[in-house]
Amino acid sequence: MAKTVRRGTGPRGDHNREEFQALVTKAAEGLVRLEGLRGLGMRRLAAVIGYAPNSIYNAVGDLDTVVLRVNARTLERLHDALVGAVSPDATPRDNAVSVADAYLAFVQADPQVWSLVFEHSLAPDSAFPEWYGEALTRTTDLVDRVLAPMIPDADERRQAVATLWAGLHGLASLSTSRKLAVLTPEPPRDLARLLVRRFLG
Amino acid sequence: MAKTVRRGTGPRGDHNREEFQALVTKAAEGLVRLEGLRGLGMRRLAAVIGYAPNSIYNAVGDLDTVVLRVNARTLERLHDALVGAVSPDATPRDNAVSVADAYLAFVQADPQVWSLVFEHSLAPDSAFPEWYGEALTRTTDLVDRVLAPMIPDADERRQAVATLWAGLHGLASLSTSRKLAVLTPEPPRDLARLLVRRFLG
DNA sequence: CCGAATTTTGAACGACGTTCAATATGAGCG
DNA sequence: CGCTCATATTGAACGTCGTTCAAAATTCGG
Repeated sequence: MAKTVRRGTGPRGDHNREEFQALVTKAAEGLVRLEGLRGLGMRRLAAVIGYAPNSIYNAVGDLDTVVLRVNARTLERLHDALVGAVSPDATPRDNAVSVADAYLAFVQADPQVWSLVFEHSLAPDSAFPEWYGEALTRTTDLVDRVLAPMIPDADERRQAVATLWAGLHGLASLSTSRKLAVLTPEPPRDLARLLVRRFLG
Repeated sequence: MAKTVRRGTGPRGDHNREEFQALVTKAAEGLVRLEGLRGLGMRRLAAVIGYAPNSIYNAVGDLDTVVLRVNARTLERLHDALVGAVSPDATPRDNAVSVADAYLAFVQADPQVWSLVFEHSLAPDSAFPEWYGEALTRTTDLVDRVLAPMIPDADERRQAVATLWAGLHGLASLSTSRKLAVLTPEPPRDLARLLVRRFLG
């Protein structure tokens, strides 16, 4: 007698599509938080949420898509953290220093998840995801508004924002990969303050 | 009758150990240059040099070791490129700008291989490879000497070098991953000049 | 010319991302 | 209620990967 094998249990009704996507994204974020990009795998992710890998393919997509979703969330969280750092009463200079501080504090508090945003290099032919540019400019626009009183010319200001942004990214990037401590014992936040203050004259 | 299978051809004598390691390293570098980190695999690397994967394990080590060797070579090449950019007759400021220019030119000429240095994140428990710190400080010492006339205090100078170094790294990193062009159309070299000039006052 | 050390190899192992076809479930409708 | 259709869910399979193992071929010192 052939034992009939159970296959496919059908919809559980526990989640609608959006809830399931959020579940997947948060579980992936947790895996990355604990073990970095290397700790994020399709089969492991599926096991963590108690589903088969195929359910993730059905509702979200492949592993690259999952990573993109985690990164989108990370940029949101970063934006929220930076918004809280500017105060309308402070001078533009102090606000700029404060934003830089908040940036590096965010990175230090969640280094692996932050790193994922930059470790993930998209295929060289595919175009850039639209939401990424939006999320990024939404955050840099914040810096732009902070510097507006100091640098009235828009072109000049855009260049300054991009340069400062890249500089902070460099400090954070070298810091999380422990390549900055080789050069100097100062905590990266001190260097960030130095960068912003010197750059703004 | 059982067909006797040939297994193990023994040493070829074509290469001694060092030559073979160099062969592996250069082949790996070539693969990364064309297709990035994703294009570098053990089996593929072995196929390119015409050996079995096990020969690489025997003479070099696992894939992480191969990557480390490529990165060591990259830092050497970067150092050489920067040395050529300083002239004893120029002012420290001009030399600093020139070094920044050479850095970004190097990155632009070989973006995938340069990126490998930073894409590779070593296991969080293992200590930092010694040669990396040496190769890195050897390069930043060059910047240190350039700035010596401008910033006599050694502590202050070390911080300035680390900050500028990280800033350049950030510009280069965002540039190669196409995340800088989202913010501004200026080529990264212009922003690097802006960074150095503003930072040095 | 023989034995020891080293190089080289094919095969195997386990894990991975992804795809496929089958199946169970829930919703809409008569 | 019963029927149908869309879809959520699954186990199994495929191909590839990094890595390991033991066997075989080669070189070299004595």
